[in-house]
Amino acid sequence: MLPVIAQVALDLPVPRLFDYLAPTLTAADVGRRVCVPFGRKELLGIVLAVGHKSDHPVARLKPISQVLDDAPILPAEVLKLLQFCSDYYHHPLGATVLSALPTALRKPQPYTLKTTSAWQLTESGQRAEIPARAHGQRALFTLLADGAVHPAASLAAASASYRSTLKHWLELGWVSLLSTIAPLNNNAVVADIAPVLNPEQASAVEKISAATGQFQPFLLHGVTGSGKTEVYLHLVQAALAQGGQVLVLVPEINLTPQLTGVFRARFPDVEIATLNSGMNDGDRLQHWLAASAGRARIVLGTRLAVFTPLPQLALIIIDEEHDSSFYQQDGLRYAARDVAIIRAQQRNIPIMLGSATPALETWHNAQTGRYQRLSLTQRAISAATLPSIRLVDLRTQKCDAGISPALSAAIQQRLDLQQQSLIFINRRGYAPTLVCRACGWNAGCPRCSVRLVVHLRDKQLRCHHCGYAQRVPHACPDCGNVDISPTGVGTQRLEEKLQQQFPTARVLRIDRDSTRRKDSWATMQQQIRAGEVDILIGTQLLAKGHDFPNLTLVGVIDADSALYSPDFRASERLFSQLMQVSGRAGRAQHTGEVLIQTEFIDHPLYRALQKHDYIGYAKTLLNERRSASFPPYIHQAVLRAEAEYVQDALAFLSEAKAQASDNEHISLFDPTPAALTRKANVERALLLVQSPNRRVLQGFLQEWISRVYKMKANKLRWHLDVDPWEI
DNA sequence: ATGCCTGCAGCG
DNA sequence: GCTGCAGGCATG
Repeated sequence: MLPVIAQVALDLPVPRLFDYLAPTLTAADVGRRVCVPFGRKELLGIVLAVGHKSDHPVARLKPISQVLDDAPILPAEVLKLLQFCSDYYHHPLGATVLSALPTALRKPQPYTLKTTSAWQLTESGQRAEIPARAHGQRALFTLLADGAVHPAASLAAASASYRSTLKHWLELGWVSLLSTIAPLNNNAVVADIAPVLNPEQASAVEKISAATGQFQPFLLHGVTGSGKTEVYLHLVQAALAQGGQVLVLVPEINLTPQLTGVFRARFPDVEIATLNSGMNDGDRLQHWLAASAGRARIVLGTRLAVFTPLPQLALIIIDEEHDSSFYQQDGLRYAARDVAIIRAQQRNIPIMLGSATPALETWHNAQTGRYQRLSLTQRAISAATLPSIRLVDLRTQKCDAGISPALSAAIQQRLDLQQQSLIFINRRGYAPTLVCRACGWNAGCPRCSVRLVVHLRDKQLRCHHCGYAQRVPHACPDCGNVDISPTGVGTQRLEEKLQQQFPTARVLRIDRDSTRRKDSWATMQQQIRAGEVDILIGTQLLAKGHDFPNLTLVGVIDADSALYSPDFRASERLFSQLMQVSGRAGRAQHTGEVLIQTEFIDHPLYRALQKHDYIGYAKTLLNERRSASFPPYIHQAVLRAEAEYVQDALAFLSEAKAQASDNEHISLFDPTPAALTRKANVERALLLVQSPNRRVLQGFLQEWISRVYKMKANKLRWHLDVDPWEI
């Protein structure tokens, strides 16, 4: 009789599986959680195959120590997707598989679910006699006397010591305890009625619905306010009507109670699972299991939700598909949008990507016909028109603390009209730093190769990359000169300036500092909506998704820095960001105005922006990308190395480069220090590989990386980044 | 990743 | 010769 051997995935940084004796398992146990002995401890593993062969001496195999749960936790379909990710992103299969599980399922033990308990009087309990003086107990008994099932929460009011009383009664056999798994959505909502779609929206819904049951990616290209969400809701409705589950992926910042509320209100009778990294382990598990059991029919989640088992999955929707938060930047480095496409392909279902400013890769796919493009050109609220965009020439306007007279006048005008203004700062490459006018010294992070940012409020210099902080010095540490002052415009300095200029205006600054407290951002949103704020100052956070009806002016302080960026995606991102922030102006009854301060008023980016012309600018950028051989006309991968000294990282990469086999269709560049060389006391370098052919690149990487794994890398960490978002 | 084994510097 | 830490290596 041949021994039964299971191949088990373990969360280890080695690209292979481990075999164990598993006499009780069969092929039906693939995807199951098991505990296995590994070295001197127990690890959690997932069974990936059950057979009779092993590449390891069978006599030295250890048996699985425990088979967990009553059924496999990952279905074959998800395992296949994970296998693809492991191959494509060249990440160890075990680590890839385990990363798809919520943390609560990664522990080598059975899981426990949160339950709500309810109590009921038993037959003998009905006849119980409670001492007359035990008031608390009598009150509790009175509540239970009707013989019905009472949730623990409703009994709490009867007696302060209800818990111990019930426990005692349970021992006496007077009451019985019923535990039920808590439902996901227990808050009542007011149902919302679906509005009538405009012809463009209706046609989009119709086309996507027609693709039910077949793989077809769609790009829903629609300006802010054109009603993409309504299209999503109608598609969800249609998919649910046919008994399907829908996966809706949204950027990190968009997964708010507000969005969840929209879905709950439209589908009040449907269980909705939400999945994002901010949830606690217990809730995550609860929602994940509800989705995986097919009970939760709608799954609203961030990138990590792309791997959730969904037995009835019928449609995938990705909102704001160009958003950078769909890229996982550590561990398994994947692009959730691309993984979702593969998932839709494997499952043969339609997938819809929605955006006002699609990623150029996506746009290119729509141009070549791989994706079907659907456009929404009208703003759904017919009275609202697109904001007018005005460029302020910084070469002719003299600025005070970054604010031009033109912008200043525009703000005053809004104040007079009792409307709101938003001053937007493009934080990338724009923050106040400390400079000595005498010797040129500037405050740098001792651990990273970046300048420290001045935070006047708490008199600190802070590193925005590693979090280092120190007090602002009174004099230059190099030459002793006391004339050291912040340069550039930060949100705090801007806030002070605006407050000086408009003393009666109510100014609110919104950035990571001011929204750090858990619910302060929600509170601020309410304040803004209630009209308790006149001028808003903000960064990225404000650009996204929120609709403030009384906001009619958006001022962009300095956008130009992205135009000098060495990153070839910087202008794509700037355009998309400015389009988004422009969408903040005038969404309700008032027409909005956007003022952009720039030194390059003729730059094609700003010209296109003025015309709200994504299509034209995408064409320009794609032409540039084609002639410069950048993505999407080339496929890239980056080997990154981190060490104490950049030389060691560079040496490792040089050795790796030497290991590569020659291939005429592959370009291997020279190792180079990363743009931000030093970060949190590690120095980083990278090696870029590219090829016009994705398959060729994949074939090359597979062979190359297997050799890199064999290289000795002491005190050095390395990883491969396929289709990097940033180099 | 983590823990164990081996090898050589430092000590007496 | 013994202890201690670094680097190499196996973990099934």
